[in-house]
Amino acid sequence: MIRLLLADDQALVRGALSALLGLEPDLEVVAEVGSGDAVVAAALEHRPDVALLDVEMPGTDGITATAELRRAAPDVRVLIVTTFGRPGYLRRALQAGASGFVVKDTPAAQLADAVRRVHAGLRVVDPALATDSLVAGESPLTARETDVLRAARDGSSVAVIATRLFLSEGTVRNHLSAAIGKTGATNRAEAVITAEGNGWL
Amino acid sequence: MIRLLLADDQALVRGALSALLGLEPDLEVVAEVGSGDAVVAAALEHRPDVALLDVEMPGTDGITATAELRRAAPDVRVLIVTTFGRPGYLRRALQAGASGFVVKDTPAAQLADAVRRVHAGLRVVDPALATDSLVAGESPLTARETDVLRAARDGSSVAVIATRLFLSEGTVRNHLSAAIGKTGATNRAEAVITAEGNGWL
DNA sequence: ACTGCGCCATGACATCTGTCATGACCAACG
DNA sequence: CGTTGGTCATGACAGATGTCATGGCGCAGT
Repeated sequence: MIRLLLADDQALVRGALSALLGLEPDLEVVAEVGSGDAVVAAALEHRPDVALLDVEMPGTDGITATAELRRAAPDVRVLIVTTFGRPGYLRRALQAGASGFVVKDTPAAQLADAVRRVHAGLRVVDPALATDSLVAGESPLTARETDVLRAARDGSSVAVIATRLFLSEGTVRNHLSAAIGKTGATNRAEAVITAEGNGWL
Repeated sequence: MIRLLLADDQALVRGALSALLGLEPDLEVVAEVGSGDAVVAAALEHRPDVALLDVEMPGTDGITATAELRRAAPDVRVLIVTTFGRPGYLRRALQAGASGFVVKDTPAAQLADAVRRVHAGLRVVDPALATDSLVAGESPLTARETDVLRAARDGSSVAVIATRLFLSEGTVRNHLSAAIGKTGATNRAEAVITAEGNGWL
């Protein structure tokens, strides 16, 4: 019996995945949580063999939850199950210690297999996504550029970003300009979009 | 036996929902499709009693699929199952003829009940979302303002939007200015965000 | 010790944006 | 028929944005 932990913020999806995996004779869902913060505690309590984590979650996201879980319970293997196949997500997930990475539009029949492979100690990665990740490479943005671009996501003006990050307006404009250049954008909004698409934010 | 049709672009979610609903003795999934375009054809072929449609789908979205389905097969009731509880989505879905509207973070146990209620001819609507919809009201944007704002979503400059919509730059700026005013934003990016959040785009 | 690089800042410049006034055309409505 | 409102356009203006040159500071690596 492979014991599973499910983490997804959407209760309906969580329950549905539970039903899907529960149909397999050798799989057993022993815990379900709705946020990344609850992952470690639930894992310590229910001792799953494999944890299926979503990336987009309120509070702690799936990737940092992966890192925390690896530290707190190294014997639990992590399979990331996410909506967005962003190159940066894959890279960061593997660096955080995930054993597998599955996108939510893979056929349902393959999920159980992915779980079994991960449990057996293998790596499971969508090959198309893996090449994307190689092409896109690591984030070219420096820490500060990332901060500033992240602060610009909600459409804030330079002045607002500056006060929020305790910077001068000129500095914010410089960082933004650098980010725009590095992302190949012509524009703050474009830069945000491509950086998000690559999982750099 | 209530016959069901599932439409969701994410295969994993689709399969998982199928597994979840298949556990109920009185429910039976007779068709699954991955895009809005395929909904009507599948409905005509498999004659479901209730169709569960996602809103965000490639090609035809769930709301227009609802309208098409109501016309092609009026006896099929529609239950919208979506990630985003945007007020405008609810309003437009009901106007298109949907019988129910469920957000994906409702508990999994309630989905089967929602299906049964819809099948019985009742309306199913998240009460919190319903009040939100009343508060937010209908979109204040005119058709053209919506077009321009939609074209601005990807961070395009005024010049690009103008050529794409065959307008002069001044006109684009006027429409954008009007949209910014109506959305209470100070900014093009902010206007896009609030309009999207309300389901106006 | 020197160099490179990230970070912060300033100032200047060209361009882009958002706003406003104004006017024309057309459709809908009373 | 006059009014209202949406659409398109122009021109002008202030303010925001993006770029660039320049300089100081601190922290690596050679």
